[in-house]
Amino acid sequence: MRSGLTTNTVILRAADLSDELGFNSLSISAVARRLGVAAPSLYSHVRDLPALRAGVSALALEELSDAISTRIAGRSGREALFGFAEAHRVYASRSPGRWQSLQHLTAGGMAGSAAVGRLVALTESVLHRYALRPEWQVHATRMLGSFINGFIALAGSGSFSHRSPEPESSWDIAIDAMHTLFSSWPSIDGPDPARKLH
Amino acid sequence: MRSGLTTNTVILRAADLSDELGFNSLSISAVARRLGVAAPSLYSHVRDLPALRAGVSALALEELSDAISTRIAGRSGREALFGFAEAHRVYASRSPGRWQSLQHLTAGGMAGSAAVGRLVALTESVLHRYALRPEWQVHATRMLGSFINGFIALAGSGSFSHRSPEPESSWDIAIDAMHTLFSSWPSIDGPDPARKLH
DNA sequence: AAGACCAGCCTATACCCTATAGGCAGATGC
DNA sequence: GCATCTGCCTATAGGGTATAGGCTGGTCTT
Repeated sequence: MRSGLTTNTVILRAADLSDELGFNSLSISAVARRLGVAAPSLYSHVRDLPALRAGVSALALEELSDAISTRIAGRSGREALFGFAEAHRVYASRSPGRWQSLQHLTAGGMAGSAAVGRLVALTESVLHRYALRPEWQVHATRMLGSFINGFIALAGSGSFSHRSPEPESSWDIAIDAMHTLFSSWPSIDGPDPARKLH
Repeated sequence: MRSGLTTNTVILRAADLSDELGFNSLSISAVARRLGVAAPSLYSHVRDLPALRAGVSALALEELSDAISTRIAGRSGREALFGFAEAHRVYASRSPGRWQSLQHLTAGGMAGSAAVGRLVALTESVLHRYALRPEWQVHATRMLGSFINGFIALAGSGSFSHRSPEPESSWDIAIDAMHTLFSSWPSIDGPDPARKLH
């Protein structure tokens, strides 16, 4: 037992490195250099590069869910919606490599995992106040998730740069618009306007 | 002059290969094998791997714009909006590698290019009928673009799989919702409800 | 205490990819 | 015919991935 590496340590350092270099530049050899060991030494802790990357994705998913959980605690309706969205954006901004790793999540990889289930549950809690019918809750989930992911990707690639107004306001307006939409979508109890005030 | 390779041929074949293997697996050596030449031979036609990839992105952008142009021809308002969005989705489905290459476009890379300008113009023509104030047109552009890109990415990664209702209906509902939104957003002539009927 | 075993590190290495250097051969221009 | 150019080639350096086998320190058993 020399430097005391563990699988978790390797993955955590890999995640940190991906934030610095970009997820696509993450490599076994770069992590090994960072840890001051020879590259083959890492195979005692991770099976191969894809497994290392999957480890970073799993870590990112957990961290994101924690961030969301914190941001939406004690909130509902519009406030929860904004908190939910903002948690993504802040996470992507602070941990770009980790965020990128989430784009590589596939249904086959982690579909049945507790971590994905947790994120789904958080999304449902955010939409809970809208009391949408099940199929409409799915539509809302997909629309919200698509917007968030797409906005962050496009903003990150500079597509919104150098153009007025600031992307921040577009973000707010879009989320507010979705809040309005979800508030008016078919709810569990039917079209009760009074109930739909949030 | 032997096999008659040209830069365009190399890029086109690279694009085809990226659709088969995924954009991230595109390599100089894979393209060389496909073309039946030695890898170093390709450097007569492209400067390096990043340049090859940029070539694929430029081609994809052109093809997508063509597809959009075709899909929205003779349409306006709601029809144009659906056609615009559908063109993206069909393109991403038929040419997954090419579509992925577009995720690597950055402002620094092609911001000033005619091709990006063309896509911006197409987006504007789609939104033209809504007669939005300039800053609101930007918000609409960003919301629409974010949703489209995000939806395609999430659907592609399997996030919407194995869950009712079909993603197709979520797509339709979201675009229809945005149509409704844009129809009610501040327009150039102010809040004229009669004008806002599409 | 000594020996066996194990885990985690190491070096060596095969294979693959990227990109550069220099050579060769065919086509073109004078 | 000769010189030049272009587009291909081989050779190769350097970097990354992953496997094989060796070494060493720590732990367990006798």
